[in-house]
Amino acid sequence: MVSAMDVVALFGPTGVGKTAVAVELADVLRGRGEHPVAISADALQVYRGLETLTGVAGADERSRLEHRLVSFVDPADTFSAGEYMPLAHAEIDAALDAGRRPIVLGGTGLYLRAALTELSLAPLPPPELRERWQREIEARGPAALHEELRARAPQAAATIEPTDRTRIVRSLELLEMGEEPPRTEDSQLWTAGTRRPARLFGLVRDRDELYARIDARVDAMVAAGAAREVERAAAAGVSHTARKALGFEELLTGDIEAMKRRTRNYAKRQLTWMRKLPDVTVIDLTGREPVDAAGEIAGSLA
RNA sequence: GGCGAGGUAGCUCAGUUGGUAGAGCACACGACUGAAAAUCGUGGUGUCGCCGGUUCGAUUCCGGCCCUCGCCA
Repeated sequence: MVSAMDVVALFGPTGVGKTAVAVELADVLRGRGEHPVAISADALQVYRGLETLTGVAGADERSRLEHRLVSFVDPADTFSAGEYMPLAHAEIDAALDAGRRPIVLGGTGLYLRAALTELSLAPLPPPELRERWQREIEARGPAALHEELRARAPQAAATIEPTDRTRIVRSLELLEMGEEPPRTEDSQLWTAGTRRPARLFGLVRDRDELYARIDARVDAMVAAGAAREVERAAAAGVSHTARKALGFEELLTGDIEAMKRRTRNYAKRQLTWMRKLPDVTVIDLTGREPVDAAGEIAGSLA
């Protein structure tokens, strides 16, 4: 009984209403005598000072459900899945040890898997090494470096497109560090098994409704001063990983339409990721109140 | 009203010396192992403004008409 508590994971595209459902779910669970805690699986909500831009839960939402792994990294610093994974594991374990229900909550597919499983992530390169390969690919083009990769590690090159600069650079720097390029065979990225017993829920909505919500959400972010956040962060210095936040560049140039478009594009990729997740229970929020969905989730937890 | 430019994919445009057409973006689907809100792959878009003429064949040439933009009146 004490050891039988499952981790709950809530995944879904931006704007679908994850936070609202999680907060309602927390109320339901508390009514049963549980003590839920949200553990964010979001690559950009980790940054401090970009809360409006990245859509971190507001103060009243956080008073109803504590959120961990949110707003704790200086935007001038880089952050990545490798740093996230042990933190997420520690948060989940600590919650379970304290008899609390962990709700892994977020839309970053890779981070969700990192939280739930044990990914064998290769080490990070020294910054100079990556910079060197980046200059190299800039100068010689991705096709040439893909050729070089093929010569050194044919099986790795075979799984990487000759146009995929990010993965080409990553593989070459790993080779140079004496590491194997990422393998996919024994991958835990898509395994059904998780590190701790978990129940995974995927939140969806009709596409038109989702896109309309995203547009409205971006407008609300702008109205709430997201541009000021971005300008302040830009002035103070932003790492290349923090700079990737949707709308960061767009708000610096005032291109709201581009920010909406890029956010919609991202939501679609999240949906692709969700479809591939094993053992996901899909909850359709179209035209529904968050409370109903929360009730459905809580009901299925037993 | 006159002159000029233009009407081709949802948008911005390219093109066809006459054999019914193509890029980017959007959109849909997919991949994804320390950048993942990143990076990348695949795909269909279509009365080529309308009517007529020439032609075996017209989106392409010719005529007329309609519409848009600019300049002039």
